Amino acid sequence: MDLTERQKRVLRAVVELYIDTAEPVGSKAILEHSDLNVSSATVRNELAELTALGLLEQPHTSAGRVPAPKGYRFYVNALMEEHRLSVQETERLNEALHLKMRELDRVMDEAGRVVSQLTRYPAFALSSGTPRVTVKRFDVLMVERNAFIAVVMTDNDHLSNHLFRLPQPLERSQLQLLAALLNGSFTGLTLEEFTPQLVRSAAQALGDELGLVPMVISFTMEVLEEQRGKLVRTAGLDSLFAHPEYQDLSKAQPLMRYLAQAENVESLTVPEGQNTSILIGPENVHEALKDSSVVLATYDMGDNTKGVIGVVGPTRMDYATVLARLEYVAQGLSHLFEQSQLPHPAKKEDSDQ
Amino acid sequence: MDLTERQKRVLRAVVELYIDTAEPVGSKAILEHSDLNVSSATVRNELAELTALGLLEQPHTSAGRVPAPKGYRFYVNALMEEHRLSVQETERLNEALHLKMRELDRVMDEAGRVVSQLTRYPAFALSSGTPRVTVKRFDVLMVERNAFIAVVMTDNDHLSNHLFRLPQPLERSQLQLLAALLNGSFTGLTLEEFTPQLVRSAAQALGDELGLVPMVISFTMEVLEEQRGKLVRTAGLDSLFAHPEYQDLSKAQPLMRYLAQAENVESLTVPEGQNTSILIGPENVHEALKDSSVVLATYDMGDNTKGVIGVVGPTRMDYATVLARLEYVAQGLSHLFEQSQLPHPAKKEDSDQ
DNA sequence: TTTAGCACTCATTCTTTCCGAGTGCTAATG
DNA sequence: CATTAGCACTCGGAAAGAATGAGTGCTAAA
Repeated sequence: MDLTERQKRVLRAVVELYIDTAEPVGSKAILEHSDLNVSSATVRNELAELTALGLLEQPHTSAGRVPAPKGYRFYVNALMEEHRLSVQETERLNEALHLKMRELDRVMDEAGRVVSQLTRYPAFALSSGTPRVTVKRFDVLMVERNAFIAVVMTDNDHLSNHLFRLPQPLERSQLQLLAALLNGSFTGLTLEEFTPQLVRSAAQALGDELGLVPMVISFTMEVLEEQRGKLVRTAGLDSLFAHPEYQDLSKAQPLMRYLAQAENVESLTVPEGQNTSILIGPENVHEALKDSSVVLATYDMGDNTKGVIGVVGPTRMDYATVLARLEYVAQGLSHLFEQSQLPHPAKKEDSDQ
Repeated sequence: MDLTERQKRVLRAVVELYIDTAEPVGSKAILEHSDLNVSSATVRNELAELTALGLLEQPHTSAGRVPAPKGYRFYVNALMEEHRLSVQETERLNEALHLKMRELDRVMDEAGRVVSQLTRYPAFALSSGTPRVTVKRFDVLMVERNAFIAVVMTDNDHLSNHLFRLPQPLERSQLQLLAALLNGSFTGLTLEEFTPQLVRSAAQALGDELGLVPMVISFTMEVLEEQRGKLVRTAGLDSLFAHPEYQDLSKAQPLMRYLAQAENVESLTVPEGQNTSILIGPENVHEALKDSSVVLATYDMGDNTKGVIGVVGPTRMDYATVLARLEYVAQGLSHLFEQSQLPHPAKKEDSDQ
């Protein structure tokens, strides 16, 4: 699509004014905003042209113009200037991004909250699941005579543990055996490979009259189950109402419903090879998003898996600013995960097991 | 407040009809619903009486009656029959209450979701924080030459762990020393008692040139920080819109905003010595809840701390049903936590450390 | 190619009118 | 004295109508 320079300026003015005011933009307003030295009639002619091209639309015959999805797309691709974060902005971001939490769950919660607060749009954060997780290593710690902790380390370096209390005291040696057995028989297996037979024969090998093996294995299976699922957090649903396009309940409700369903949000992904993605109105697959836009950015979770954070808002969204802030937060998250992988990003050598 | 039998029946009819239809209730409708053998005029007289007592109110002169908060309160205290869960209901509840998650976070997520789905109102779940947590025990596990896991067990029996990677290999004996030192110097301390001096002198005692002590301690402090905070999860915010009283955005928005703030939800507690609590309209402290009602139920988290689950909805809420379902889910949660404390509910003997 | 001028369109807002459910009151009844 | 039939009255809400004005599209002139 090639436009004349003047047409581009008009289009840009329409988009920016509309983003700002949420009201249809008339020829006169354009003249004030852009510094075109032409009359309003000329602008009207251009507007007619742009409308014919499908870049703008008219709510009704005698109203100003509103950007059509195609118009936003053109704007985003070709006209939009990258938003440079101001010093105050980065400061505010840094302050808000006080991520000292450790648990993934809470980190994501916090990230979502920050993004939403910063953009004034509902936000979400999702971690990528690890579909084929296996256990890398088991550890067993004795706590008291009749209680022990099992620590399960999965191959995505996640640690889970559980305290088991027993009806009768236990020998330290028994636990050592248990650990050895678990490490011998159950590491490297995906959830599906945990068969009852396997558990039974392992229990037999241990002479396991207390049922330790099934206990720990059932716990382990829960861990694997949890690890392979994605984690979804949404925040700031209420900020939807700050925007006039969602004043009408019939507009807001489907979107809310959509966002409340984790499965829906899970399906929002950034195309392979990109770090950010903007989906405008009908470019979205899901019906509930057809009148809204989604801006996404990926962050690095270590172990070369990627998580996604994003916001949802009206198509009349301040794409430039949102994108910049989102990227900043994503970067922050990546750093966080990088740090927790501490100094040596060296790959596992498995010297010990 | 003493009412005649007939007044009670009228009041009850008004409340129940209004709960059902969300429309002001007229004298005629009452006659159909309750089996009073009187004329509509008589009912109108009673209505006038009940209105004078402040139990009912009139939206405007020529409309039917609507329960006033006092009316709901009377209904809940004296008139409401306990809702008996039907077989199908319990089945549905059981099915939905598939709580095989382990992490507190997810359990609460799930619980909130279930409650909301079951009641068709927004729901929330909160865990009680442990304000004065201390570490009960440290463990250190060697993973590879240059990586180890620290396991921190707090006195509320929560386990956290973290994988540390190091720039250089480590002796097993060093780690054993580290563990002994940590257990010696840092158990039984609240977060405030972790002073820099303490850390420094401990590091010195270990001859800690790698900075192991500060590393683990900083992690530990995060754990303590996390443990003492409450955890709040909300679910089903969108179900607010299913109810006519929130069709008006100006009604829904403040409530949404309220629920989106974890601090607000945290402050909802059940009075000492009760297991459930119903707060009707203006009985609520917070402004945003003045036109809504809150139903709460506690559940047992083990370690004699209590968590709370609850729902928020219009004052015109089906209190009986909601309460019954909430209690059922709360019970389910209590069981879950009980089980995870496994067979012996025996108290800690700390034979080992 | 641009622009001034002007008739025309159509959402929005404000009034006005109409409707009817439901009341409160009065007077009659057992 | 409690109850009831009857009826005038109230008042919110829906529907219809009128006024407003921003912004357009088109035509004819520069």
